[in-house]
Amino acid sequence: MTVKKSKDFDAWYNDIVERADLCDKRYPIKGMNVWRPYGWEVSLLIDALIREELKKTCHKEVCFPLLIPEKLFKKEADHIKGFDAQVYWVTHAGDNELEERLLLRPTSETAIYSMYHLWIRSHADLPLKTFQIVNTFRYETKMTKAFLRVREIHFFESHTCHRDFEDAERQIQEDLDIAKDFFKNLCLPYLLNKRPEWDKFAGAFYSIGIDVILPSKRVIQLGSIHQYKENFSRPFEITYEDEEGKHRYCHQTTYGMSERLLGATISIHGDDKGISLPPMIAPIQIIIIPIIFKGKEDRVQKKCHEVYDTIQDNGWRVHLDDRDITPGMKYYDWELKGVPLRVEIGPRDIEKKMVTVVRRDGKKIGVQEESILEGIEREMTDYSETLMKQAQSFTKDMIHRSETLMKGIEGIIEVPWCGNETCGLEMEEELDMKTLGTPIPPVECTGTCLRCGKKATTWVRLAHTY
RNA sequence: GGGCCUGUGGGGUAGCUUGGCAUCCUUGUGGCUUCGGGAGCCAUUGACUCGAGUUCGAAUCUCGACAGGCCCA
Repeated sequence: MTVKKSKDFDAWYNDIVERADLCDKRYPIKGMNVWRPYGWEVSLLIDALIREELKKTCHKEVCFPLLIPEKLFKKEADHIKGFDAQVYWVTHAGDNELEERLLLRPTSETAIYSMYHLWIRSHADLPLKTFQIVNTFRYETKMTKAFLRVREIHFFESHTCHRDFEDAERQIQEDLDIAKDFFKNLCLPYLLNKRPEWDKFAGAFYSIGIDVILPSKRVIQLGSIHQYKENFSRPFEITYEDEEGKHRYCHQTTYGMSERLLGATISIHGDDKGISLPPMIAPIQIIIIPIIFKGKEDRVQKKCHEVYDTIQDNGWRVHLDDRDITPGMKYYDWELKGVPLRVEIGPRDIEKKMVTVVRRDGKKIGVQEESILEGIEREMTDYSETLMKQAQSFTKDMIHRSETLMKGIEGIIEVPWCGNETCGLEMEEELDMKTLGTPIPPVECTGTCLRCGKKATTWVRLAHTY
């Protein structure tokens, strides 16, 4: 690497996303990058993991149109206000101006809820839980960054309808359980924050952010969970008939995460050699490198294919690198691309009936050929745990609980807060940070608000954010 | 929202102040040879972001667009 992650994280990130073949930023539209095959494979693996979680919890996958009529979009007042400036409009078909303008979805609430209005009639239709994995469009005015701030967003969004507030709350608990499983696959620790009133999602009753701190010591929101109450069901008339024949409004929730997951994963686990992919999302989990010497080519190649078959038959994503370049070149290349394990096979290994296993984090282990599957299983698990532990240790160091408004803190500061918006906004200004919100689950706080001196009701977290 | 910097083969660059045949490294391609941490030799493809202006002549100067990066609100 020409740029060191520890020296200049932003430059390292901009460089690595292209060098690791994740994306190509040369496409000539700001904030719209090309997914290259390797990056797209990772993205599809992430999608597959979330799809599995959602299907396990009885969500049904759907796919709604990309275009939304202006009329639908304008039904919920706060929602429009939140997105109006970021909307791409379709105004023409050929040379003819359209009678009604259409917009590229910035998110799909208004599209989906127009149909929920038709789909839901009885309490027996509830809960209704659907999700889709699609692209959305937001005209970002701030600086764009590969995966972290883009104008065409690849995300999953789940939309649920419930008979009452309590059932919607149960859904949010389920969402949190899903996050727990899901983030383990990415070896990422995260924080749950209930967003303050002034920063909740456009149209939400309340919002929960799933936040992660990056090596730049700035926090990025990777996921969001929203409780809508009846805020959308009223304008969209999503009602059901209960057991007594009364018509009631549904309570709704949404849940979403985007390719920011990939951006955060490579940011956190990567190093000066390249990215490091957690095994669950690595397109190639094991790379086999033949060490060929003149006169012994056949033996080595034969052994490599044998080992390849053994590993592949056991369900691993494995690749045999038989390119005509030196082994050293291959090592650098696959380290750059973050492959978790490398298996080297040369004449010396074959003589000893062994293979050499090298982990992406540098550990080198000789493994008997007969126990290769056990060795791979063991090292893969241990490697995942190592990634998680490193990330946890970094995150822990970045959270600072304080009873004073300390300026210049790197990472997240937690201070006592009375819950009043004015105090919150003043603290934001004084620290030059953004409010992440209050911890979930709530943490008891006995101090006094650092602005007004009244009894604090909670801790509040602030940080520099993306 | 406001300001600053940048744009030269696929990637990284020199040249720009002072206008005149575009430099080097890397990559790609074909071949020989080599392979336990970026091998070597030979041959070879490939570029001044776009538009307007000034000029005999623009990569170079001016303006604008687009794109990338940084800073402030």
